[in-house]
Amino acid sequence: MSDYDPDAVEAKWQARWREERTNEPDLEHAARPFYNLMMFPYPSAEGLHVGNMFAFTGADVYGRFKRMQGWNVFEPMGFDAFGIHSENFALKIGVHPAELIPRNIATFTRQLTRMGGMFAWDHVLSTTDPSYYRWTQWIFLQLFKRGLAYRKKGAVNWCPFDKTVLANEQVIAGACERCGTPVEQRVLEQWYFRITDYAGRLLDNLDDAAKMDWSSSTVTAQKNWIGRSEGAELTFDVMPAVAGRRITVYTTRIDTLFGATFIVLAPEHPLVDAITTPKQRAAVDDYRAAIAAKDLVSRKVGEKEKTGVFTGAHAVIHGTGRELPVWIADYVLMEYGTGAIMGVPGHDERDFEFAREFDLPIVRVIAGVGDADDAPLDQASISDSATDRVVNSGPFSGRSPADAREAIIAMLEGAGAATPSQPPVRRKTQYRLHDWCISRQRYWGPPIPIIYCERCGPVAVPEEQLPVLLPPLEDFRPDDSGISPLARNDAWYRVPCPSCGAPARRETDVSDTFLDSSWYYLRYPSTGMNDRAFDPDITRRWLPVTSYIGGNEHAVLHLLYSRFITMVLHDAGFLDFDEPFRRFRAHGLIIKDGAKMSKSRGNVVIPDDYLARWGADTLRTYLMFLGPYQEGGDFRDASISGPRRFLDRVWDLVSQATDPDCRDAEIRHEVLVKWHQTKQKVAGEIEALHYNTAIAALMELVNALREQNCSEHTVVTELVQMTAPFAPHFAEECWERLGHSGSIFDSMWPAFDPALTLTDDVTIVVQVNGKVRGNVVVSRDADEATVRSQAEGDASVERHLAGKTVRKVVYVAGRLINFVVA
RNA sequence: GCCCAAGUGGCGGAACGGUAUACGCGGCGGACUCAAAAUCCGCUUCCCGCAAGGGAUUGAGGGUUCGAGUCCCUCCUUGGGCACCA
Repeated sequence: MSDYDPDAVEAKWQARWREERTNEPDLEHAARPFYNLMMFPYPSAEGLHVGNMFAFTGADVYGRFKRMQGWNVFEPMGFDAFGIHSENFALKIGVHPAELIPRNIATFTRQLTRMGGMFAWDHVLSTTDPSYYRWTQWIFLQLFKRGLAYRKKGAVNWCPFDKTVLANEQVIAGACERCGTPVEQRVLEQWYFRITDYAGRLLDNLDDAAKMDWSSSTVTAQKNWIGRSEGAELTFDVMPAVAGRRITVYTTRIDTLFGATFIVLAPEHPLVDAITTPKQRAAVDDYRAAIAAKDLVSRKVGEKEKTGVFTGAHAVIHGTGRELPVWIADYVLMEYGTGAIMGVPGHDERDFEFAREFDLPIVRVIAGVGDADDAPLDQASISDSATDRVVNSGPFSGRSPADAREAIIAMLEGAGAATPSQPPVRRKTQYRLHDWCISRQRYWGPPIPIIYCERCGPVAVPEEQLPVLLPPLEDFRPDDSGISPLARNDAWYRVPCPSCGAPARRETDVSDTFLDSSWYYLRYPSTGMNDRAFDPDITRRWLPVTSYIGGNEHAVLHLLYSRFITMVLHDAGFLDFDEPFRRFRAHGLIIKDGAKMSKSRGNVVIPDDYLARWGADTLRTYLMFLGPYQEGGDFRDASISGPRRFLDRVWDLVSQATDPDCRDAEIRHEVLVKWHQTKQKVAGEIEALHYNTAIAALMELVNALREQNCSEHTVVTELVQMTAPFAPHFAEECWERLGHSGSIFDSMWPAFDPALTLTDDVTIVVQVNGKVRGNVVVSRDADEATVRSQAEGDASVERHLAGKTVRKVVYVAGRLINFVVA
């Protein structure tokens, strides 16, 4: 009987898996493909920490389990190695990223292998490899061809520390997501992807159960991010009249139209110049100058005190007489809706504050159940329920807000007949989502494959000339100019126009890292393919991804962009599905000392010491045991001894099962039932990603076997099989010691017999008035009368029933009997 | 402010509306040992009690139910996300 030696066992099986290519499915002929994807890492210089390992192990457990259920599991791994993370770190330590990244990838590869992941290394990829980013550039061109990539000059988020443009998604509370520096506003020409064209579809597919089975928290996050609102655009004439100029506002509450007492335009609104009266000109110009000088931080998250200025103009709905003063104020955003609103101070908090600030009238037009029609408002009432009624609104008074919305739209559509070219009202669905800015004025990314020609404008680099290689550049440091470092390399960017041959220049911006990661799952199965991004046959067989597991921090960024890119490629005829991830589950986070494990908090735990001391299998089992996988849990090193003891005990059971002298072939009935119950429970729990309770069930089985002194060969074999997803090397070794050949991962997951999961006797809880007063053991098929008479015989129950009248008896077969007494 | 999670022993955490505290850690006691570690056995929610037994208990307060950690309402706390989106 040898002791369990994790180092020897893990080294042996890792070598064997490599030699026998155990983890490489036959992608071309697989009969039951199962694409088990996990979010690929950014290969940081620090290496893998236990938070990453927790995430990967959980996904790996699931893949190994599915494989033992007979699926051909493809579990690839790769590296998201372009981007600001890598570049900034390279700058910090003074090593070129082209040198640093391969080093980091080597470290990650070693750690991921050491962890015992079932990775198909034949298909490893890095987004920095020209054979990969060639196709990232190709995807850009597909969007460009279809008018979905466009250039726009506009205010963008500029991080003065990282010296680059940030996507809206990378700005958190007005500061750079990465470095926390307050973000400034800059006007630059940028490439955008028209993701807003897909907003409705990105939203609607979320509810399509045939396409998507996702964690509900992730679905909610995406819905909120896309932010659909149903409303109407309403057009006003301007007084004094300016030829052909009208103001269009967007509102979701047109039922409050009669409560509108002013109009507000965003300060940047194009109409402001035209409508401002001479008298107000100076005040308006001053205000606009002041707003333009403000950075985005103070505008977006600064104090929400209302400021603004009157333009001197008035607005009036065509055909009605009421005139509303037109103001400009920075609380109205140019990016959303029409950049103009109708101010309804009685029923909108922001308009209320504005009206208070500038002494504008506040009118109540919605009243709740107990409210008088003209009850004064000391704050905006934003109520919108069927029990509310519209008041002070002429012919619409008395209706519910929802009714009034319909009626007012109908009335205005009628009025629109007076100006058929432009009716004053139009129903409009509005999204919060913005187009995706993909330009980055940085070095470490794929160059955007566009050439600017004086005569032809922006021209696509011909596909056969891809990739546009990122040129070697000694000084890749970004500067304050807003121009990419690539512009320093004349020889690289001066090229002839592909269309007319005239001298032209390359685009010198690179694309966003999120573009790299938006399609990597399409590339994995086709990494060997050089003339296309992905092989159509292999893709048809393996995609959409069967199971995707990753962090919820990517709920709205990576996952939304990936869905968008997939839709575009579908519409372009390259894919026959438009949702990439059939099932998505978010894993939880590892907490250490009460906080999320992260570099910035300095509580990162590196797995190397634990691997050296306990081995990968024990660390894996511990990580999966410390809490529900989808919620995460606390990492405390003291607790790791529990899972190790568990493996040691299984090891001993294997020793006993193979020792002819102490082999006990008898399986007592209690053991038999526990064994089958465990098989049923463990499979169900792993499927639900409840790994902690699956392991607990295995521990219970081990305890039962030890108590009953049972080490029967079949039972121990199946125990080992169920342990395999968590402790793969350990299980392979036990499998071999038990006399089985081949990899345990080519064996079938143990089946259970439902009849044997039931005990002959059941314990019935006896309650009196809902309080537990005792229990009785009866045979499983005992009838109510038998249970009742036995229950009444229980001494404690008898005492509580004495002198009382039984009013009612609730009997739940196999569970409990409750006497309701008075 | 809005949206989403979650509040259970000393700790990590279990519980189809049906015996709350499974499993594990830690602790206490015992066996083995010259001793220690490892291992094995037993106890371990709290309070009263020698015991038998009784009472309390899932963030707080209400409600539904024969029965609520679980469902409903109000509130508090923590974590995460969004934040002037009309």
